[in-house]
Amino acid sequence: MVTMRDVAKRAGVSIATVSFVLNDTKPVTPATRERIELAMTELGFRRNMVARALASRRTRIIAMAYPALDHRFGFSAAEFFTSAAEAARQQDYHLVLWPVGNDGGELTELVGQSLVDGVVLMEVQLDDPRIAVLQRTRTPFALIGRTTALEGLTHVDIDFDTTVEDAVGYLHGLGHRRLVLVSGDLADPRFHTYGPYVRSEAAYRRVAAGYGIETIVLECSDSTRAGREAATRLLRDHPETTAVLVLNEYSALGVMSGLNRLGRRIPDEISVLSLMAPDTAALSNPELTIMRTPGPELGRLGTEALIRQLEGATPLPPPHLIPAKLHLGESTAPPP
Amino acid sequence: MVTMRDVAKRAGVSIATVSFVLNDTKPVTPATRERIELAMTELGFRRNMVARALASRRTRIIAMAYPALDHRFGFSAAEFFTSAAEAARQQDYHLVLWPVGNDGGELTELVGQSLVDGVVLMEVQLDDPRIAVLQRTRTPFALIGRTTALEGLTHVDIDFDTTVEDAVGYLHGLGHRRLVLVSGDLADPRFHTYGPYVRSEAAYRRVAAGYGIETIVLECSDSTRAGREAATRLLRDHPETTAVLVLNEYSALGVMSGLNRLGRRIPDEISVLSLMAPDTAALSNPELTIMRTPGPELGRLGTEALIRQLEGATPLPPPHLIPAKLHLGESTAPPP
DNA sequence: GTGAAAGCGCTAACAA
DNA sequence: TTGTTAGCGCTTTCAC
Repeated sequence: MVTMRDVAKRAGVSIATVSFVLNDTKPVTPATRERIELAMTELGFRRNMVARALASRRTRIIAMAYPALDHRFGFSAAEFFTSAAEAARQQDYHLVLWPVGNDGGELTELVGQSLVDGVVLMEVQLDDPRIAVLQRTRTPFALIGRTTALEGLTHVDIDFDTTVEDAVGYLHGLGHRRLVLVSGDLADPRFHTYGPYVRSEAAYRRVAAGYGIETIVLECSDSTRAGREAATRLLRDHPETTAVLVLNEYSALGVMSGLNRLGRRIPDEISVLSLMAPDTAALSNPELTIMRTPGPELGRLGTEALIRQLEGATPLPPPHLIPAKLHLGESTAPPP
Repeated sequence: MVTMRDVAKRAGVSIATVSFVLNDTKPVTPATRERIELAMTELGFRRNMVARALASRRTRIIAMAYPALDHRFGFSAAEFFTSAAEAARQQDYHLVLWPVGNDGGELTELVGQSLVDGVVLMEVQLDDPRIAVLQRTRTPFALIGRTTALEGLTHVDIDFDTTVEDAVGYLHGLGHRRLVLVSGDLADPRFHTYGPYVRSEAAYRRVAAGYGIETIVLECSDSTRAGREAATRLLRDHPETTAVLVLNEYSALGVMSGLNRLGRRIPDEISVLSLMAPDTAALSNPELTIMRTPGPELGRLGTEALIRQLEGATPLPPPHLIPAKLHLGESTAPPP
């Protein structure tokens, strides 16, 4: 292995000088810098990140902690990850996806080993135990999602209020007055404090009340099967419904599939609108009209916010909340 | 931060002894071991992985290198990752998903930094440039997928021969004689040496010839949209087709959707069979019959093979090739 | 069975 | 502008 010592010897300088050009931490005359750089390429030097990390107490690794066992890794999550990794790379950090449990145990282990400089937390619960872990261990972190108590926490999230307002406004504008919200299954312990469901549902109740339309909410697990089953319940219990708003991407595909099976023509007889990533929307038939989850923006923003924190820079100014925007598909139309 | 030195002082032993109990590298009397363990819990000691890595020249981190920009991260990939991470954890390693480019550049950087002990390579091409990088840098690695030249490379992969035999055999057994294979887009530079397509297609030609049925192959990109478009081509150019075998999960969903749109009843008029993960199969309508990609097994096997290599253990005995097994859905039936 | 001490490759004072 | 040097926290010989 070629070390800085080798480079220094070859360039006829001290190891410290090599460090200075590598990190750009002190001025070095162009001549010596050039000699050092030449030596580095000649020798094929690659700096040892582990040694650097030990000496500087920074690894330049950011972990995106994903609760692999409790949430399936869907398209939206893939968007978060890809964009976050890209943002990190641009700032000379490595961002890796680190599967951890939802209870905080594995996260404790991870951050206790001082292997990562910071953590981007995905799928945050309203009272997430992992946040206590990060605070206790004084690990810098950023949230994609929000807890209930947000004081001082670096976070980015979907603006559910605006999103739901826009979604319902759009359907209302088309003439729909009999809507149903298909939310998550709040009885499921994994989700009963899951922000996206809780906040969207609250926003929906508020917005629906504002329009003076009846508020009907169906609960539904995050699976296609559950979505299909929800479609059955929907037609049985609320046959007069003309439009459905679905929060989960898997549920939405199931609702589409279920309505199709039951012979409802979409969008002629019933409209469906869902919060999801565009890749997913293309999977249904007809193609879904969606409120597009701002995955790329959130992944990038979250990572940038964390890195600013790591480098002691001034916090990123707002916006921290990004609304999902309407993308027209083929699943919405005026009511029959 | 609590260091081994603190623990040693508190337990009244030397730092070396602490290391011995931590790593179980030398015999220690039960009495002192107990004192040390007590001290560790009292102090809340957590070993610093970075220091350990520097001293031992092993990080116990395995990177699963994923060509994030060239391949979308789908359900099958998620299965690989989850099971691989689990297998690593059981052997006290960390496995993280590391997004890298397909050309080997970023991979060079990653392994040059001696941050990871080994690499699990996904989405391997038949002549993958990344493999040269790993060999040149003497990085231990395992492949999920196969190159053309395999001498001495640790790898696991789908047994495409058996898989295609079983798939075609199943359709043939149902009575189908007019089949079409929807393969990848070999004109796309990302895929023209992509093992799964190349091997499956070769196997298909062989098996079809064996049954004496005409060999028709449609090329199709890895997207739902492309799949839909392939369905159109299929019905236009080969209207007599009674069964379709699709290799890519996204394409398959698109083919289903496309056939649905064009008014073909599945499976009454045409059967569809695809190679994919069961989660994905549930997304289509009707639910797809699949050859289930052995993601969990491959992820686990690949990781275990790599770890054995890292620890100098004897290589894992075969099987290295796992066939996908038939999972009945609702998209296949005898021909009309 | 336990301890002393020499690194692992690098960073960052401090000195020159 | 450049060099000297003391760590970073741990592993691992080699003595005892």
